[in-house]
Amino acid sequence: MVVKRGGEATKHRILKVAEKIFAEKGFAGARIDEIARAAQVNKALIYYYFENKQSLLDELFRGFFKESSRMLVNYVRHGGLETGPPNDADKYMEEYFSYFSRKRDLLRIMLAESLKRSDQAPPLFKLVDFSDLLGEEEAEEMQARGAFQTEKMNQILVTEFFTGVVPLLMFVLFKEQWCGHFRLSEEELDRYYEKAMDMTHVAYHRSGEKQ
Amino acid sequence: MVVKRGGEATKHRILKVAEKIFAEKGFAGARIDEIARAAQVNKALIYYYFENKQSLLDELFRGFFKESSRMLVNYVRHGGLETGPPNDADKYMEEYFSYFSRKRDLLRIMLAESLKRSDQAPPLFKLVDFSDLLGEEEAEEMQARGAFQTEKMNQILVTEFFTGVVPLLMFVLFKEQWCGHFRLSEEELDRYYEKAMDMTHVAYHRSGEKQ
Amino acid sequence: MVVKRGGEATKHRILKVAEKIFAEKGFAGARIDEIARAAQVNKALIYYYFENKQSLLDELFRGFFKESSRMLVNYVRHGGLETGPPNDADKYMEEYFSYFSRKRDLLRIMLAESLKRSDQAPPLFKLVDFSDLLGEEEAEEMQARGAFQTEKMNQILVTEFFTGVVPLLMFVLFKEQWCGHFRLSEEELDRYYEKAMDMTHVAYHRSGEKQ
Amino acid sequence: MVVKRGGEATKHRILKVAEKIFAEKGFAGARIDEIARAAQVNKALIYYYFENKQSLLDELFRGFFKESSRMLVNYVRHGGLETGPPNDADKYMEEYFSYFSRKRDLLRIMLAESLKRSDQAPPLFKLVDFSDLLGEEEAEEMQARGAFQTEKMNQILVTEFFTGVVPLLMFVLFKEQWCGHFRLSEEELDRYYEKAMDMTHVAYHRSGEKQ
DNA sequence: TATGAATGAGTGTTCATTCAT
DNA sequence: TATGAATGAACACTCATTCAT
Repeated sequence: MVVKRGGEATKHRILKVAEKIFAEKGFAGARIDEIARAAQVNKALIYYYFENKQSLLDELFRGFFKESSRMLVNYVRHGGLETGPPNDADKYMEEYFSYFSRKRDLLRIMLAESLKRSDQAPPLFKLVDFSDLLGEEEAEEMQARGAFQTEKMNQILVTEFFTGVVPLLMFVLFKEQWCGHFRLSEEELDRYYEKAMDMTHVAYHRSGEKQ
Repeated sequence: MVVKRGGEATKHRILKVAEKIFAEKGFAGARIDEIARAAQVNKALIYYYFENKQSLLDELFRGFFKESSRMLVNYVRHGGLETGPPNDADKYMEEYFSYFSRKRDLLRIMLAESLKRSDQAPPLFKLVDFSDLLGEEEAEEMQARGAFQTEKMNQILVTEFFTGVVPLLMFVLFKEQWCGHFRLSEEELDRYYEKAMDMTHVAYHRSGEKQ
Repeated sequence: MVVKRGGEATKHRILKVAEKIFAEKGFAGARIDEIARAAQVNKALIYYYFENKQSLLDELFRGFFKESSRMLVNYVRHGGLETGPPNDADKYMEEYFSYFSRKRDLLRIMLAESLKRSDQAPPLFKLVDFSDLLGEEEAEEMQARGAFQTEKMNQILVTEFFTGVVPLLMFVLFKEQWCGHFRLSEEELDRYYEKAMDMTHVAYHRSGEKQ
Repeated sequence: MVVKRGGEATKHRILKVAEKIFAEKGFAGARIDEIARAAQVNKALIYYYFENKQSLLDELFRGFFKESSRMLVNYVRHGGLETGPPNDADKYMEEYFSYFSRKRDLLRIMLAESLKRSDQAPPLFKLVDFSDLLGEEEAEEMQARGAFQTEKMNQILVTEFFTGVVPLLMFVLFKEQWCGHFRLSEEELDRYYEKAMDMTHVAYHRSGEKQ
């Protein structure tokens, strides 16, 4: 990795630190002062690079969604949401899952922000909402393949989100504390979680393949 | 129901309002001023009844856990966590689930608070952790029955929490916004969610029963 | 004068101090901190009584215009803007003028604020604009008397404002500094100013009476 | 007119822009950032040409007073402040007045700055104070002519300033807003103002000539 | 000459909490 | 029990000014 210098590096450092502190304290609880101190920059410099506290968070989200959307699209393109014979969507799903683990901090903020009631859709929904991600042609083509029958698609989205994404999300977020509280090693917990998913969500996928 | 008068009623009103506002804005985002205004009491009066902002939240949690623990214990006592032949745990689970729906606001706060990293266990874990709820004798007796083999119990806890409780929790919290974003009626979404759970978590319970 | 106690007295003290400091430093140059210190109150208390810095100024203006409007209406009611035979408008004008001298600080702010370009009418214009001050009936009655022929009235307003009010305003505001700079006593300057007005604006009024 | 290039042109552009923005927002309200943006130069470059914010204003004033003093001296030299038989001071006065109209922005700042209490004489006074403008010889010669009898001169200065300069100044500054507020065209207002001055200040000059 | 980056000292405003009655 | 008034400690954000290149 090339060490960035000058302005870009500084901006990047601020973003990194903000990600961590937002995750620790929540958005409202995080202090610009603390972010500045931790990033070893003058407080005012944060306002040189970002319009305000909120836009710091926005830029973090923007970066995350750019990546995650790319992965989601790949997954969907390769039949990830379609039942039927096995396909190579799995490796894209794995990529997606591994990204989750690395972006734990951001996910923590995202869930916290999603919990705040607002008129907008919770950022979290973007994790499964690919409707505005596909190009028009492609969407039409998939539609033609019958991949998008609304009824079916809605069922799939709900199932994927609440029994697939959500458990993973929460597992990633609370893994460490669960280990501490219930006196388990990470490996043990991983094993339990994998088995739990295998007996529920994955089993459902398996049964779908056979149909 | 006895109509509370004077002090008790006021205190109760404050708690009710606080529950709603904490849920809407999060703990850090909620303002004592706003709670006072909404509860139509003087701001200082809140400090007459509660030591400080935090203890307001604590008291809300205390009340919630008193109820939820009672339900959880009933559920466990009637074999809710044990695989094997069907038992009457189901009706206790239903009670538990219905309680979730009614206490949506509090659950929202609890999840939000659980997301904050701290040395203590996330309040959320109490939803499945009954270890300090059963009396000694009872625990021993269940242990004798083999209900508590650590290995098995850990697997059960993980499975119940991440594939049963967590999806329900998130469904309750995001139901409304999901309907709005994906243009579904509540009834439709309920149906999708029930089917999703039936195909995953409930299917797993069914298969367990047969063993 | 009764010494006010408790809240009202404090609010009044803040207003008094703000009037002085705004006059000295201008609105943008005045510091809430300084106002708080000078009024011997906690800075936050200012925000208990006033929504923000601007509304502090607004309330000062509101009080001034309430008084000055009353005087202006009296003046107009007694024929102050109408040429013709002498009337008893003079004593109302004097009251108005004396009020100016006492409210020097506020006028200073008002002129300063009027200089800032904005889409609204400069506050200063309210010193002569009585259009929204008279009741409907009264306005009609004066109209009937021919006091409000637009052409004539516009000429009168312009003359009164630019050759009557404006010189007085500026005299009040710069009196002290003129004395210092040109080495005059206040009495001397008063005499020069009175003579200047007598030879110009007052002479015009006199000539009008004779017509 | 020689087209300025490079540095000089840039400096000039900064001054032009600063004049406008100071006039709009006042000195304290004006932002260096905004001036830089409007002048399309880097903020730091302003500090290359000017020591600080204040000196930007000072340089603007310096330029203005250089011009206005020249005109004032011409006016005085040709008998502008002396009563008696008509002289050719009028055309110098007209030049002076026309300069006012063109320099409206600067006058706005100057009045605003004059309103701030300070130990120095308000910049505004320089508009009539020619005491340090005339050479020693010349002053003596005029003194000999009796043009400078203190008593008389003071009366003249006060009269000229408060009933001549001040109305003009305020007319220039508030013309536009008066038109907007009282629904007049500029031509109409010009006519009213001219008549107002004719009936007051100019009438006084006329009467003086006859003496 | 010119600029992007950086900074110290504010500046208005907020908020949990307390006090006097 | 209840309240209006008061406060200290932040807090997000700003701004004139400087630095390195």
